[in-house]
Amino acid sequence: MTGATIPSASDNNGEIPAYAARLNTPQKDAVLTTEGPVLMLAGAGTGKTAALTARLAHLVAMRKAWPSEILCVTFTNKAAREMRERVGGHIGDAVEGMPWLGTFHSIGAKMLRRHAELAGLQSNYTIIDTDDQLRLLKQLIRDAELDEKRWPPRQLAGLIDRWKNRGLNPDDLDAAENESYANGRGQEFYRTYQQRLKALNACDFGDLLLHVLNIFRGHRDVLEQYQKRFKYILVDEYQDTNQVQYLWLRLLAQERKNICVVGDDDQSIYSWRGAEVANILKFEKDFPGAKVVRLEQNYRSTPEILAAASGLINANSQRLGKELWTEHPKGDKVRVVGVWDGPEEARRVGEEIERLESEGASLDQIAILVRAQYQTREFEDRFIQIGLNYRIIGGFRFYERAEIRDALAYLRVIAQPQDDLAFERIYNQPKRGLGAKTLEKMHQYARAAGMPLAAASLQLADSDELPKRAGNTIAALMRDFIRWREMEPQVTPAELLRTVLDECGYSAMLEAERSPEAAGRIENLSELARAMEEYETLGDFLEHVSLVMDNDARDDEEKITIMTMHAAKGLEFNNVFLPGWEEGVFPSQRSLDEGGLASLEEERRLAYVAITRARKRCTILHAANRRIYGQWTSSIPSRFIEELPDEFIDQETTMTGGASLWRANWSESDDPFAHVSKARSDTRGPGFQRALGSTYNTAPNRVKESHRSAASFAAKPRADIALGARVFHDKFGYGTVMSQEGNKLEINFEQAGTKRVIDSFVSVAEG
DNA sequence: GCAGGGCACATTTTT
DNA sequence: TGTGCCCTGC
Repeated sequence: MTGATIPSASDNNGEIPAYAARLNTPQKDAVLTTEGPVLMLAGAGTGKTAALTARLAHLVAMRKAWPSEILCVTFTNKAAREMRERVGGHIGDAVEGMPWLGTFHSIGAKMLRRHAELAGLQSNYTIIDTDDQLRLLKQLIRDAELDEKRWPPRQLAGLIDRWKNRGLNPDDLDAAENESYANGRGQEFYRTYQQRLKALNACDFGDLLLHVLNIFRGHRDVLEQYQKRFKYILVDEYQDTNQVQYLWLRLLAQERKNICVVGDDDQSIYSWRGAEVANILKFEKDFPGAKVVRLEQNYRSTPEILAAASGLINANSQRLGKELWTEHPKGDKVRVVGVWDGPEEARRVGEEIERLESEGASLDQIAILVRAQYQTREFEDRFIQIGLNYRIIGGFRFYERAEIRDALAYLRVIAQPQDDLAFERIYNQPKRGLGAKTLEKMHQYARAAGMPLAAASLQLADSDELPKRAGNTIAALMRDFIRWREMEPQVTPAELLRTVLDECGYSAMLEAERSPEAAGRIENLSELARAMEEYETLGDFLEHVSLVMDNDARDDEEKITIMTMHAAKGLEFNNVFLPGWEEGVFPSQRSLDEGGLASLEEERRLAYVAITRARKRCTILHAANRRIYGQWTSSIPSRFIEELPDEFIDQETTMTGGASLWRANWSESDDPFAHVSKARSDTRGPGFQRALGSTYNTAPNRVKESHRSAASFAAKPRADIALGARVFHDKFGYGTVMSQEGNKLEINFEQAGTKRVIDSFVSVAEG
């Protein structure tokens, strides 16, 4: 029925169809090679989305497949939305007939709804989020009378997540995996958790993919049905796929092998959450005869920015290899600015931004990209002070707010009375005078009778098990729920929500509070109701809320964007500021301590992603001193700064007066020529020289071993600590100093093993 | 049931 | 240094 609106390539007499008109040669190649496996290696800013959407349009225009026969997966809702919009631009309303364009999770959820019974669920199953997941795990751990401190629920959640990401069911765990939690009880907890979820008719995010994979593996007929349906498969950001996603795709693509994956191994920055670069590296092996297309012409950045980024990423091993180039005219070099400390860094960036603004730059085109969220603080403080508009991306999402979650919990209980987690959340919210003892009773009874909490409490209320008052309260609440449930099919979801909030006393509770926060909450709840207007059924809405609803609060005011480098992937700005390029901050201490070379390389890819966000200007900053966890720490420039090719960067330091102070931090004497002998003994590298400015320009050539030396031209070592000294560290306990490089110590801790720490964090142990 | 003090802790984040 | 969580005391 949508067929009539699909444009056909043959309609315009062999002319190049509009969707392909502006593509370059490799892009065209990727678009026109419809049959067989295709690997599109698309560097940053090389127009990969353009190619991907054109390919989709082409498949439809050439009548290779109906829109409903194409599977197109992305990672984020944002990417899916953008794809849908752009494909819509090519093929018009036919895009409405693309039910299989979406995120891995939303497509998984859709498949699981169709075959829920094969996973032991009902099709109206609830999707629980991390918060619910933690609460559930906490219960299990308490039930097992395990020490929550020693075996934190978070850790278990992380493990289960990782197992699911790898496609492992409880039965698939080997002994080592099982050992990784509570002395060999990992498997037991995982299994119990899955059973509890089933009883709740719920699943977590990981299950959306794992259940479907299990169904594909166990039911050939179902798998074949999808293999037959999907004539073409397109996958965005393939370097971010994890094991389950990989297995899932491989099963689906096995029959026709018309799979086109797009990605950039250099932009793989999510291995810590299960992504496996290996997937993209081995694509050609998985699909022999795959056509490999490289998109290397960059349409975003200046040659200098590209050269700096390429030079940096060249330090990584294990690359598929791409060389970005551009036709853009020369621009400014990448600037590297050394400052005295964190506050100065923020001041400096503020000044630069004011200057850009006075030159007519839009604040929307300015971004500050940081390694970790805590770094945003310094900028926030500064910008408030000088009155610069900014927005911080990340942090709380709309639907993570307590009032939204409460409201959703009411709706969840109405939609799916087995949802104990939701029931527990609101049985005493707003306060009804029901406490822990009542809950305990309900749990006891529910468990004994093998029924959900809501049903159990209904029966309990009818008995004398509870104090009269509590019994009456519960009975009243349950009568409300029964009424709302009967009402549900007859009213819109939004109306239902408004009724529930009024009748349960939630609105009244907020109104009584009369605080600005409460007013905000009321506003949020009416926004929630407004957002619900477009959904026809409660079930639809609940699925969207857990999978799709994100809040990119778009506002009209021009603002500087402050966010993490991770969050910036896929975005671009004319002016990019990259503060905090210091050892320990970026690359982060954690990645240096654990994870070895692989995680250092991931940090380097992150640096690459960060630099390539810039269209016109990129400014990297590093401070000599920074307060970390309240402690002033002297820091050395990031090794990534040294790895930038000299020709494309401009060095600058603001420490004309401060340099001597700074030097005092690391130099053993105030002798201005001390550096000569030091440099010879390789205790300082060129990056450090550069950071100081040209005064100490003794060795501008790059040192090959910079990786190693970067850590060693550190601050002055502490005089009171010697090799073999017994020291105490707040976090790691007692240990013996094994080696000392500047202010960095390698310590063999009695409990924690060998760690590298900064000497200001340890004290000399007595005796 | 709530307020307040003590205490451990401290990347990146999507779905 | 700051926060979020747990426990305790009213």
